[in-house]
Amino acid sequence: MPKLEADHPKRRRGADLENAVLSSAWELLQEVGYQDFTMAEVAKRANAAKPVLYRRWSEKSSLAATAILKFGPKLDVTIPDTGNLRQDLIEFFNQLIKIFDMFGAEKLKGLVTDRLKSIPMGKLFSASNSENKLQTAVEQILKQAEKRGELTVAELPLRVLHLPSVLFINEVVDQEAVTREVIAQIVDDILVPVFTAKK
Amino acid sequence: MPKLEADHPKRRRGADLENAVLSSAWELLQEVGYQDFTMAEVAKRANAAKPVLYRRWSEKSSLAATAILKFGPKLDVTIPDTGNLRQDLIEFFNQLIKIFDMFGAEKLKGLVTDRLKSIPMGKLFSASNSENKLQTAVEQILKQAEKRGELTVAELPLRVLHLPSVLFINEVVDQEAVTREVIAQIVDDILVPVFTAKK
DNA sequence: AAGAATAGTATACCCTAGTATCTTAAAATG
DNA sequence: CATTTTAAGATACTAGGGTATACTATTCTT
Repeated sequence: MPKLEADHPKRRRGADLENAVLSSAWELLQEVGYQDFTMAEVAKRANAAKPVLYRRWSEKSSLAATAILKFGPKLDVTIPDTGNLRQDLIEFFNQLIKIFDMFGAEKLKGLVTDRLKSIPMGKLFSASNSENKLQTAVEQILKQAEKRGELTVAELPLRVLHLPSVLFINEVVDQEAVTREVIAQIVDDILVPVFTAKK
Repeated sequence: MPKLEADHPKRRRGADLENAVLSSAWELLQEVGYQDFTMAEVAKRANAAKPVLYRRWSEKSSLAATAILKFGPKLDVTIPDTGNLRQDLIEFFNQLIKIFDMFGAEKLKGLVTDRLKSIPMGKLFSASNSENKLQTAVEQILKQAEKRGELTVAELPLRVLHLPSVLFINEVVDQEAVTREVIAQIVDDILVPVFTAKK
């Protein structure tokens, strides 16, 4: 189908081709959501062959996640510092809602459950190569609270640091909607008690 | 009423057929695990047609879950009462490990993530018709603690009551193994602080 | 520049979840 | 019984994830 002598006289390779695929993937995701997103259609729109996709992404959910991380709403890396642990956590998690608002969480549910087949919950918000932004942000928020004497970070095990991501993902998978009210409840009923627990 | 209990009924129906299918499913699950468990093979072993399976179970994960709930290790419904919230929780959750030990959690991982596509985490341990044993057990354990004055149950929101299931499932999906040590850490670092938090 | 190595293109293929269809046994109804 | 309704049997089919293969354009190496 791709006429080599037309728009693309040359055969695309490497980053060029990769970007073309990701753009097509992003476009299709927005149009039909994850469930109806097919690898064949992405390939077709990118004028690429299916093996090109699979050479870069091991599976459909991985391609979709990469496209969202590249073109979707950026996670704001600025760490809130309101002088209050509760409020910092709420502000930060409200940023995450943006991604799910954009599509409607039901359009992403399948993506999340597919992703869980290959990666742990705590890494769902990580780009494949980079570090987990969400977790490091939580750590910084906690360090701020520590300076104010609200808790002692050194005492928090890894499992506890992962808790915010786990709870967030759980809401997406369960309720298919994460509102500001839900965030506040999670913070009040679970996160603050756990973070500030005395040993 | 015609009583036609022939020795070799030509065509099985209802419960007979259903049990035959579930037995074949259970057998196959033990042999190959969930990933390589196929509907066609179950049908073949049960001498049944695929539509028979789909008339009863909407999807593969549902059939597998039903077979495990029917033939797998029974969840012990006795509620521990050690006089201590922490210990009650630990004892109870150690019972759950049996199911995953039996197969090796990696053989069940796909099942859990598939199930999450259709039901919330809190219901993963429920039989399709019955109530959620796990959650009611947790509630009873908490009521015992309340009698001892360790906490006030009325103040615990639903999300908090679901937390044990959520954390357990998360470990299965993430680490693919839930040991007694992990259970103890979850109880100590998360559950007890949350359950006993003062508002 | 020639040849090797790499990574596209095009296409066919496999596998399995899930569905549709048509025939027919068996049960329910009366 | 005769008739109607239900559900099993057999089988073909669709759709989509993922792989294999044969070939060729581009780039790398010498």
